[in-house]
Amino acid sequence: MHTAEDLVALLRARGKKVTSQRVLIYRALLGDRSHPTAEQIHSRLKEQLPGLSLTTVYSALNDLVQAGEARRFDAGDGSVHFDPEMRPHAELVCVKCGRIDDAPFDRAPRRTPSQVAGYKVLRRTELLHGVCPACQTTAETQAVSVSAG
Amino acid sequence: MHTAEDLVALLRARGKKVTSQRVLIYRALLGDRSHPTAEQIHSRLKEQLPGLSLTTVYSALNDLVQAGEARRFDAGDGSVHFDPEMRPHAELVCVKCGRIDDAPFDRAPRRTPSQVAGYKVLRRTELLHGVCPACQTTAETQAVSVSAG
DNA sequence: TTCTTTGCAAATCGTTTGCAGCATG
DNA sequence: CATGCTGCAAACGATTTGCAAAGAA
Repeated sequence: MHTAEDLVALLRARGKKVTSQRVLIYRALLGDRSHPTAEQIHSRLKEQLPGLSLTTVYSALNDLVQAGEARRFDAGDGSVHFDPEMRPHAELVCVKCGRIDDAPFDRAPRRTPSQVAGYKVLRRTELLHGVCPACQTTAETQAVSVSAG
Repeated sequence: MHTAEDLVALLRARGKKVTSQRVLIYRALLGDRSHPTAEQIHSRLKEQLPGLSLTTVYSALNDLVQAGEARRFDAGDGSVHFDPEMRPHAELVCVKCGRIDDAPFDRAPRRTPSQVAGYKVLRRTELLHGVCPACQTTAETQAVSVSAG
């Protein structure tokens, strides 16, 4: 896992300029296991840096993705999320509340074959749609109150 | 795998009306292993039914998805594709040309666990991004001509 | 006849782009 | 000092929605 300092070094190495916005955005993503959207990072950072524009957040995140330091994936409903975890793993997406968790690594699928049906495989994305623990509880509660009421 | 007749029956069962547009759209999707987008189905059907609107295509496809008779997935670049194959399988997405193939079934992961990290798992989507055979050939050809010229 | 669906146009949402001024290297 | 970055606003593309007319039950 990278530190914000690693990413600053990465910026320099790629000939990019190190700006306060980028450092903030990188740090925000690295310290976040919740698979935020660009919008979420933006609104979170706006408190510290009121002038920050959403354009800049997208730009910084896309740079990271292009540098291979973050993933970008669609949760299945059109919402695009970012994830600094680059080790192969599945994402658990709650269909009720939209929450996203990383699946435990021991569930990470066996080695990704480098060749499938003639394709040269570069990367793999695995999404598990389901109901998170909290929403299961809520559903039960509601079911009870419905049958009781 | 369903026939178009199955889907007509399904429509009736769900209290939906059987219109010529829907039948055409359903048939188009069922006879298509290329994971088309709504747009692609629309432009293909417009030849036979010039008045067909994109709205109607979306509506019909969304009905199918809701009925659990088709999948809908994002190829990773924001493009949304439909697939009538409901058996669990991975999709091979070519990052060069956008082509999508189903991974052979023997590669489809064995049992999807019904419970992961407290989540009740409902369905799984597996995307393998890579380079399709045709684009690999093209890339080689280009590499040769570059080094030669 | 009743109720759904269709098709059009407009609205919407998330993301990208063009451009002028500013900050970094 | 040169170039790349930021931030605004406008552009954009894909999907959805509102509504009147047409079609199925």
